[in-house]
Amino acid sequence: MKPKAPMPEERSTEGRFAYEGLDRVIHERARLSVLTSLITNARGLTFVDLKQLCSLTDGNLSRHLQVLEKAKIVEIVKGHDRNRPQTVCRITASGRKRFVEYLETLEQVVLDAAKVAENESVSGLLRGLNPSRV
Amino acid sequence: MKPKAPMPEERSTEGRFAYEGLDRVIHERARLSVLTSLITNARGLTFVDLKQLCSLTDGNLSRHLQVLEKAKIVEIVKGHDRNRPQTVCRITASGRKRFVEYLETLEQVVLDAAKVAENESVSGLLRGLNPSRV
DNA sequence: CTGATTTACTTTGCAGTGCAAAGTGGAATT
DNA sequence: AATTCCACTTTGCACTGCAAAGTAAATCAG
Repeated sequence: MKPKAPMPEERSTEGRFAYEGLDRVIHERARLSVLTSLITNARGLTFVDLKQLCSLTDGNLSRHLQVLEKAKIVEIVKGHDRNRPQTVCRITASGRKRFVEYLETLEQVVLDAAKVAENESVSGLLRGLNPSRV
Repeated sequence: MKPKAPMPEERSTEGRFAYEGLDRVIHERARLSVLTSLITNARGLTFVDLKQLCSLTDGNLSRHLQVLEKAKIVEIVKGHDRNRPQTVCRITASGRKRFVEYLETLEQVVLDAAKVAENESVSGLLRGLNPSRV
C-alpha cells in the first residue's frame, strides 16, 4: 500500500477555484453583454437596442440570441413597429435564475482574486491587487 | 437631410454593455480558474497543484498553460523535484496587470447587473436580482 | 410604376478553440 | 528486464464565435 503523506498544502483545496457555476452558455462576452442589458431592462429590448448597447454586428447578435433562446434563457417575440419587423427580447424567469447564479460565481471570482494570498491588504474589492513584491 | 429625432431612449447608450475589457485570453473558465489560483499564490504553483485547484484534466491544463504562456501572462519553469519532472507556474507582472483590468470589468458587470433597471432595491451586491414582477 | 436604397434581420463559411483520449518519457518497483 | 506509475504533451474532433453575404419588406427617387 502507499503511505501518501498528507502534505501541508492539501487542506481541502480540491477544486477550490474550479468555478463550476460559470455556465458556458452565459460565460461568453457577447451573451454576457446581452443578458446584462436584458436583466436591467425587464420590460424587454429590441434587436436594435441590443445591437447598440452591446456593440455587436447584426449577424453576431442574431446568432447569440438563437443560442440564448434555445437555452430558454431569453424569449423572443417577433412583431412589427411602424410597418417594420421588430424583434423584442426578454429574459425568462429561469433565465434570470441561471444568470443570477452565474453572477454569484462571478462575484466569488472577484472576491477570491481580491484575497491575494498573504492577505496583504484587502480594502476596496480590487485594491491591493496592483504590483506586489514577486 | 434626415431629421433623426433624438429619441428619449438614446442617451449615450452606445456600447453601454459592450465590456471590451473582457480579454478573450482570460475570459475562459479554465484560464480564469488558473489565474485566480496564481494571483492568490504569487510564489507560484505546480502543474499538479493547479490541476487539483481547478479540477482540470492534464491535457486541458497543459493546453491552457500554453495559451497563457504564449500571451506572456504566466511564466513556466520546468524543473525537477525528487527526481520527477515538476512544472512551476507564476503569473507575470504584465499578466497581473491584464488580469486586474479584466477583474475590474468583471466587477462592473456584476455592478451593472445588480442595478436592475428601475432601481428597485440595490442593497447587497446581488440582492434585488431575484424574481421581480415581469 | 419601376429600380434603387434602407432597415432589420438570417444564413453561411471558416478559422479558432476547448476538451478528452491517447501518447510519451523517465523514474521506481517487481 | 518488464511493468507500473507519474507528470506531463500531443492529437483529433466537435463546437462556436464571427463577419461577410444573403433575404425580405418597406420606403424613396425619378
